[in-house]
Amino acid sequence: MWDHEFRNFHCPTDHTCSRVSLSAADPCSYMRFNFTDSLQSPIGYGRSLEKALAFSHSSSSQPPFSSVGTTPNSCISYSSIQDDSDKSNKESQLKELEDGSESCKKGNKLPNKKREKKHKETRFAFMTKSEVDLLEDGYRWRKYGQKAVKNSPYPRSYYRCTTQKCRVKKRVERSFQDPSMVITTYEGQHKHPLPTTVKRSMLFPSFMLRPSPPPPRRRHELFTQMPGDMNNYQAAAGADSLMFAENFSPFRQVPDNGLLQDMVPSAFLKHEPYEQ
DNA sequence: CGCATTTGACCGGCGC
DNA sequence: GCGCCGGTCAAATGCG
Repeated sequence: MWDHEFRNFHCPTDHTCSRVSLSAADPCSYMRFNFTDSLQSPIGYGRSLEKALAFSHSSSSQPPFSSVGTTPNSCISYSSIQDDSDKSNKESQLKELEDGSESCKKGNKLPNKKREKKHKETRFAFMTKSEVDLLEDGYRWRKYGQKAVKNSPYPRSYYRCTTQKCRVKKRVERSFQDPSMVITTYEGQHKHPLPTTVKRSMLFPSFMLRPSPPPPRRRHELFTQMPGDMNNYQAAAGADSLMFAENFSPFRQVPDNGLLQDMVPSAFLKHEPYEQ
């Protein structure tokens, strides 16, 4: 599914990086690389990046992600993790996708044997250039934790969707390499409509859907970037170009949802009837 | 008063 | 086994 979903989508930027594609050779390899985690510290970054690069070097002559016409200004960080692969060597990374809110509750400890892997949440990480940490994505979030990020002066915040029974979470942290960049990781899928009180026009990243002219105010700029381009954050951040989602083939705009949905692959956005 | 945020404690996983 | 670390809980606090 993933290679199908992610291949041949265009970089939303106006830069010369026109296309980013995911190799069909082993789409899961990159998908399981937690890009966000890799940014938390030089050490962590090195490790995770190493893993990611290892994937790209080992599986084929073509990296899991390849960008055509990449420039220093090219693309952004954009990564996702999906669940149902059974590659054993990625087992450890799967663990973190398990729902910790239930299995890890105090007093609700279950033996590993009995702790079945209920579901593994999908993840979607991206970077934005923003002055504010918490991006307006149309949903209401409650902060439930904050942790210092190792080797980074910026803490990581943990948010949970306030909608009842919605288990979507997101993590927000600032890149230590480029403090102007905010790394947001969504985990899970919303299965409920957007809160009606939200003003769409104010929300991120609806501007991306407008090819022209640029919106009067840009609160955030969205970047997606390949792991190999991580050193180019600053170059990308310095680029004052708009990102457009119009060429994002895997992205589709969902009426009345928009925002995050506009940029998140459809796989993350199953609009099933909301279970009450 | 109700809801959101803060923050220290706690827990499990993982590496050594 | 131990320590580190990421993630979560929950009481305290803040705010409208």
